[in-house]
Amino acid sequence: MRAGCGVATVSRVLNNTGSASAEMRGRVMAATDALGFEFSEVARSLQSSTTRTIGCVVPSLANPVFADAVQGAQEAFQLAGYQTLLLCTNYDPEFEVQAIRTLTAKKVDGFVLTVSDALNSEGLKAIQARGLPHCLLFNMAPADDLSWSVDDHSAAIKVADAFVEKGHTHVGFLALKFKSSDRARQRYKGFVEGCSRNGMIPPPLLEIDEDSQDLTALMKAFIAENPSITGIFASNDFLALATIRSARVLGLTVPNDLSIVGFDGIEVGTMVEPSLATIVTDPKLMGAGAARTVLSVINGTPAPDLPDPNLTFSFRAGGSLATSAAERVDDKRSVALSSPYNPTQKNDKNQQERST
Amino acid sequence: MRAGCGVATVSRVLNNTGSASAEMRGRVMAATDALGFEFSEVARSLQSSTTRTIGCVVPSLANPVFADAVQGAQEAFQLAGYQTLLLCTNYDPEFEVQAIRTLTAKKVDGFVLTVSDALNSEGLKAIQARGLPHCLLFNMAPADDLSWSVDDHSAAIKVADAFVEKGHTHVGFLALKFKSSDRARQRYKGFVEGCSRNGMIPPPLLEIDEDSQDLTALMKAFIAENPSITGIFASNDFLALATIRSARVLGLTVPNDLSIVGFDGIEVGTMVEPSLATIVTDPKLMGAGAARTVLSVINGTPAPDLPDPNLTFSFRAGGSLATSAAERVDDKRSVALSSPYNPTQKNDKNQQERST
DNA sequence: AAAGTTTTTGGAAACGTTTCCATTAATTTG
DNA sequence: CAAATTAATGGAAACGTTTCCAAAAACTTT
Repeated sequence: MRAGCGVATVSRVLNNTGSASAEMRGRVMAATDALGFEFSEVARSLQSSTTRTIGCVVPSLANPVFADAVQGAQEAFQLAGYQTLLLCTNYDPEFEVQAIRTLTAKKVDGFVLTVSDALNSEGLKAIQARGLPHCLLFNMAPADDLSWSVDDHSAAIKVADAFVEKGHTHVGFLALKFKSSDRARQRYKGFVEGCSRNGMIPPPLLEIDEDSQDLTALMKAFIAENPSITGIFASNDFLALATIRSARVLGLTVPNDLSIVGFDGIEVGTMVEPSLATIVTDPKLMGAGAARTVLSVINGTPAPDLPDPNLTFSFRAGGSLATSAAERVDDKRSVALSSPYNPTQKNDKNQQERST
Repeated sequence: MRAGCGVATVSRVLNNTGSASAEMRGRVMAATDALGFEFSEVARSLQSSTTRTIGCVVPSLANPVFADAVQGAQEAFQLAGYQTLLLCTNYDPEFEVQAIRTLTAKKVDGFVLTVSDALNSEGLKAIQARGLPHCLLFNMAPADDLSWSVDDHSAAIKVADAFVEKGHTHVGFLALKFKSSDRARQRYKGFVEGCSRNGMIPPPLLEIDEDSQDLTALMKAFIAENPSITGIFASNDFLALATIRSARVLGLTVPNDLSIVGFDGIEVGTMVEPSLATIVTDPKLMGAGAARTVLSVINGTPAPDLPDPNLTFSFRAGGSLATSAAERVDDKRSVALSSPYNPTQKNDKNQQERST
C-alpha cells in the first residue's frame, strides 16, 4: 500500500478497530483520500459471508401497489444499512424461480417476496429448504412462514357486505391474471363466501388474462350472460376504473346502472368522478413491515408484530357504489332516503381529508 | 470437494470450459445436485472484477414515472443477464451522493441515474471521475454524458402554445420540489419562454415543497394574488389532478373557470372527468433505453440511438383545457365554434383508443 | 539497567472462484 | 513398441478483505 504499511494496518485504521499510532493513522488517511480509496464490498462480502443486500421479488412495478411496497421496503432497508436487489417476475412463475436462484447465488442476506402462489412456489421452497431469512409480502403465509399481507379474504367479504347493504343481490367478480395470482383467487373466494353468507346469488366470474384491449367487448358479453347483475367487484382499482370507462362506452351509467367496487385504494380513486368505492390498503407500510421483519430474522432481534389482519384494510365508500337499481325500482322511498350519493359533494368532502 | 476431485475440475465442468472426461462430468454433476451446490457470485465477482449488477438511482418509486422507468430498465437488464440494485434518494442530494458511494463500493458494473441536478451532482462527478459506465435518465446530459430524457423545455413550450391556442393570456405554473429537481426547473424555464414567445403575461410561479396537505389554501392565495389567471400548468399529473380537486373545493369548475394542464401522461389522466390535458411521455421506454445504453457502454458495443428529443413527448388534449373564460366573455361566437369540449363525449372517445 | 508490560505493526490464512501451468494418463503415430 | 501427441486432472496464485498471531517497539516498573 502507498502509505508504506501492511494491509492489516489499513484495515484497522479505516474500520477503527484495533490500535494504531496517531502518525500511522494520519499516513493511511492521507494516502486513502489521495487515491480516493474505498474498500471493495465484494471482497468484504466474501470474507464476512454477508452482503448487506436483500433480494426483493415482486411481479411488476407498473402496479403502484408493488411500487409503493418496494419503496417502503427499500427505505426501511436503507435505514438499516442494507441495499435492495430488485427483481420483477412479470407474473411469470418461471421468472420467479429463476429470480430467486439468481439472488441466492448472489448471496443476499434475506428475501422479501411476493410470489404468484405461496403454496406451490418452487422458489419459495428452495428458500425454505436452505433456511434463508425471508418474509412474504401480499401472500398469505403457508405454515410457519412470516408474511405481511392484506387479508384479501376478509376484505372481499366486506365488499360483499357493502353490496348487500346497498340492496344488491346479484353482482359479478372481475379479475386479471387470475391464474397467476393467489391474491386474486383469495379475493374471489372471499367474495363468494361473502355473497353466500348474505344470501346473494353466487357471483359470476369474468376473468381476463392480458391487460386486454377489449375489456369493453368482454364486459358486453358478460352482462349479456348475466343480465340481472347490478354491480361488479373488480380485483384491483385500475381494473375498476377501466370497468367504469367500459361501462360508459356501453352506455351504462355508474353507479345508476352498474355499481363498481375496486381493491387497493390507490389515490386517484378519490379524484375520479364518481369517486371509487374500494378497499383501501397501505402497501408502503406492508413493504416496510416485511423489510423490518426480515431484518429482525437476520439479526435475531425480536420481530415486529405482524399486522392484525383486520387492520390491513378498510372499506372506503365512494360514488361508484350506490343503491342497487333493482332496489330503486322496488322501493322508491329507499332512493329518497338513502341517496346521499351526490357524488360531487361526496368527493369534495373526501378531498379535505386526504391529499396528494 | 465431495466428488473427490480438485476444485479446478468442478469449475471446468460446471462452466463447460476446458476438457473433462464423461465419467468425471457425471461425478461432479451428481455431487453438485446432491448437495444443491451453486457457485457463489460474490467469489466469482471478486475474481472476475465484474458483478453483473447495475446501480439504479431514482428519487422515489411513489411517482409512477420513476416506477415505470425502473421497471423498463430492470426488464432490459434482466434480459441481458444483469441485476438491478435499486436506491431511492427521496429527492435528497445528501442521500444521492451517499447512494452512489454505496454503489461504487459494491462495484456495480454501471449506473442508471436520475439525479436532482445533473450539473451540480457530487455523485455524478465521482462517477465521471472514475470513468464508470453510466447513463442519465430524465436529466438533460451535461457535456458529453449520455442521457435518455424527455425534452422538458420544448414540452413546456408546447404547453404554452396549447394554452395560447385556446385564447389564454395569463396562466400560472405550479411545481413541487422545485428546489431539488432540475426537471421542474426546465419545465418552468420552457414555459416562461413559451409564454413570452406567444406574447403572454409571464407566468406566476406557485411552488410547494411538501406533498402539502393544504394545496387548497395555497391555491386560494395564489389565485387571490393573480386574479386574472385562467389556467395552470402543473409540473406533473398528480399535481394537476390534485389541483383540479382543490379548484373544485374552492368552487371553481374545471375547465370553465380554470384550465389545467399536467405533465407525464399517466394512464388515469384519461379516466378522470374531465380528462386531463397533458404532455404524455413514455417512462418505461426511457428506462429501457437508458439501460440498453449503459449496457452498450459496458460491452463496448455500439450504443442505441438516443431518442430524438422531439419524439420524447407529445401533447394530449383533454377536457381540463378549454377556451379561456376571458375569451368566452369577449367573443361569444368563439365559444360556439370552438367548444368541442363536451368532456364526457371526448372522454368516451379516448377510451376506445387506449386501454388498460 | 534489566526485566516485564503494553502498544503498535505486519505476515499469513481464509473466504470461493477462475486460470495458468505442470503433471499424469490415454491415445495416436512412426 | 517406443516416441510423440493429445486429453484429463489437480496444484497454486490471484482477486481484496478481515482476523489471528507473533514480532518488534515503546514504555513501566523495580
